[in-house]
Amino acid sequence: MTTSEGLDRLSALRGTLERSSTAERVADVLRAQVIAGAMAPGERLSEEAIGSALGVSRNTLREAFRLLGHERLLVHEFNRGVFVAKPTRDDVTDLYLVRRALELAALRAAGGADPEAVARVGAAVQEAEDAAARADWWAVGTANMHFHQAVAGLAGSPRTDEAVRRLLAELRLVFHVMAAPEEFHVPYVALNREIYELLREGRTEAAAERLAAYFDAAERQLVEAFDGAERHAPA
Amino acid sequence: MTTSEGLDRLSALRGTLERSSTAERVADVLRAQVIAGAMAPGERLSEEAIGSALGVSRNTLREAFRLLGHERLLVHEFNRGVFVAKPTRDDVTDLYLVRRALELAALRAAGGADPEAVARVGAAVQEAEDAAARADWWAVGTANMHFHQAVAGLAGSPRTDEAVRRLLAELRLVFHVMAAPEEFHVPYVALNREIYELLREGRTEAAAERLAAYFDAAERQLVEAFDGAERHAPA
DNA sequence: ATCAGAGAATTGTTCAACAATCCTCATGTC
DNA sequence: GACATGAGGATTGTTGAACAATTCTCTGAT
Repeated sequence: MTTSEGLDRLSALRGTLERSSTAERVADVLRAQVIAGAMAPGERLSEEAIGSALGVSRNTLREAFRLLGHERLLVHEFNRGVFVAKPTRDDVTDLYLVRRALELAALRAAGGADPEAVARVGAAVQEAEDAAARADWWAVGTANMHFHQAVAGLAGSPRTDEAVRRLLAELRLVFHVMAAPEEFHVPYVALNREIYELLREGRTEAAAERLAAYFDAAERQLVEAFDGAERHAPA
Repeated sequence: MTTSEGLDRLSALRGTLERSSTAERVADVLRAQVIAGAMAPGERLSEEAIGSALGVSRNTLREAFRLLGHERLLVHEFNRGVFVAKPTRDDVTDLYLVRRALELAALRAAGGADPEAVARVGAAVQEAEDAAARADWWAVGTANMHFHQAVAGLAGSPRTDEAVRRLLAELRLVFHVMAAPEEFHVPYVALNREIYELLREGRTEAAAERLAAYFDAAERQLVEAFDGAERHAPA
């Protein structure tokens, strides 16, 4: 059966070389910019300015805007243009409400999870610890995102994966309201390690409790940051 | 405070008159066609044919295709065109996995839910019972969708609402693999009534158990229908 | 200071064109 | 007869320009 095995190995690589449209590549660039905080929340994105800067036509750029609009990173106002999303306090509580539902369900279903999926959780924990050792706070944040993406992956559910990916991207926008967003994730690295070890021991319910505690703490911290920011600059 | 109250009332109506783009209206038309089964799963949608039929340009039509692609009703293959999504058996289990996570979480959070949200659940139950009395099976299916949308609404979460709306639209596609999709929902009308009454009595945990039982039964029924269909027409 | 309105700037949509890619089918080979 | 190989046609991907519709800005009048 060497032929079949070889084909399987090839088809596993298929995603690597999947051609993407210009609009998708433009969306990738803009997404990275928005997530990195290079564009301020609420800022308007001019079609002509960005189109000429990136060397794509308005039509193509508008397709990219639509893509990011569906990820809630940009908001499209009819006849007014597209703006970088400006998350509110309510968005934070909503994001955490959905994260709780999806990630906890994924973690609780981890009993019959693929060992590779569990390994990815461990890899993300290690990645965060390494980044913390280098004092690379941005990388710690990225690793923390990978951790939660890996937790969601325990469900083995494509739709859960995609939904959580979108939620986490949106969350990175939220972090920019914090005074020191870089350090937000640092205290949670140890907790992630703890969750992973419990998961590996098969104590999924205990792991879920720790994860729920993380959600509560992180949400409260973000909401407080919002209340502080809004007191300084009311709407 | 009459001014403030008046403004509140107006802003509640804002959604009604929100202008929509041509692409969105085109997407509405196509969505209705796909959901109603007017286009077979796997069928290719030609840009020129549909564009000229609807009297819109290719660019606008492509925007509409993108919208429906994000709802997973259409799949876009690069350089090949867009096709009506063709759900598989795995899609069914994945859809129910995510529905379980979101709808059960919403129902369990119904303790502090808005009384209006609870009332909408009751209204959907009534709608289904009325349709069943008329033997209007398609309307029963629609009412069942409204029921689950209303259950999701108990969370008071915009993101949950949107996610469930997408899942349910996708599910309507799945129903078309059944031999008699019209009658699928009928047995569940009574169960929906039971869930609603438990919810109204505040026995949310008992209601959640019934809802979980519904998911199990409906998922199994659909998976079996798939296995039967695939035996007749293997991939 | 507020309001109205003219003009500029921007978005919404269409059209036409061309490049890139895929599909079909006839042809030739084994 | 089964299968590979191209040639040609059809379809999608992307661009640029054009015009309509809407919003924004700034001036001037009250």
